[in-house]
Amino acid sequence: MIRLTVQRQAILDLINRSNQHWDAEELARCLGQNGEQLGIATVYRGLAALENAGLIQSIQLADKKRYERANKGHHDHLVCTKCGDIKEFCDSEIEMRQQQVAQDLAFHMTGHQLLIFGICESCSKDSQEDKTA
Amino acid sequence: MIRLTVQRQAILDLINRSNQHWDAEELARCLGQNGEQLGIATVYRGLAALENAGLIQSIQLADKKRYERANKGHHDHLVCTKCGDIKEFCDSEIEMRQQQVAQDLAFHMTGHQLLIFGICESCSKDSQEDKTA
DNA sequence: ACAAAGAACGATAACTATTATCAATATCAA
DNA sequence: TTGATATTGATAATAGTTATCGTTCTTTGT
Repeated sequence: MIRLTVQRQAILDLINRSNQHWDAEELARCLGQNGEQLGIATVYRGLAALENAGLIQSIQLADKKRYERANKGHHDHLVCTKCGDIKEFCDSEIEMRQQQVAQDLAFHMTGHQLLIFGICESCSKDSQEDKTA
Repeated sequence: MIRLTVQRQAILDLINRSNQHWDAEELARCLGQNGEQLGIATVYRGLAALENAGLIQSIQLADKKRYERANKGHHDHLVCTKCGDIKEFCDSEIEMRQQQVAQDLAFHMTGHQLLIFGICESCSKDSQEDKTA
């Protein structure tokens, strides 16, 4: 049985209270600053357990896994390759087409991950300024 | 300037001759068996160089990066979580909606990666057999 | 053809994210 | 309370990948 210990409660609270996409290291650091210092292994295990329980969700980026609140429902992500910022979106058209594609290929779909890479609005502005400066 | 050395030629040939999604380790092993033994660092660098040159392409899975021929054009992937098999598909509807989503969010899209996870046809059959056996 | 400049090679050390180990501790259920 | 079980935290280990560095090609200008 999965236990919701004080350590896991702390992890869950922090994630739920924020809108970020945390990696384990960042999260541990932030908890440490709040006086809730946990071992890094505990953080990794806690994140895995919470995700398993459906209390948080994650996206797997090239380098590391990032966790976020689960109470926002399903969505996909836009990842800015300049500043690392992550935006969210959900498009029902895309969701439906995926189901269709899987069905057409006799594939029993259990999940998906769509990442759109590019430059976010504020980074685009920054680079324009660079040119005019 | 990027050089197409014998080592890189060997990597490129192997990838072009096959339809697989290779990881660096597998590729090095296979080349070794063909009498083309290269240092693992050379393989990694070669793959990166070839991808940079647009001669091969890659997908980033959770654990490792996998490379494939580039002469098939853009497509996305269905990944079987049981046997690891990777199928390909391309859906113009999805491609278009992505552009739209990015535009709506003032995001300058430069690329994307869509992975659909699930159980492939032959693995589904296998597990049915298991039940009836 | 020759020498200097620039790439690439290969062995291996280093790095990063993550998981495994294990003794100590905390929690639950009867 | 007690025993069974889960979790913790320190740390070792693992996996994939990149960095280092001396050596070995290539290329290019003369």
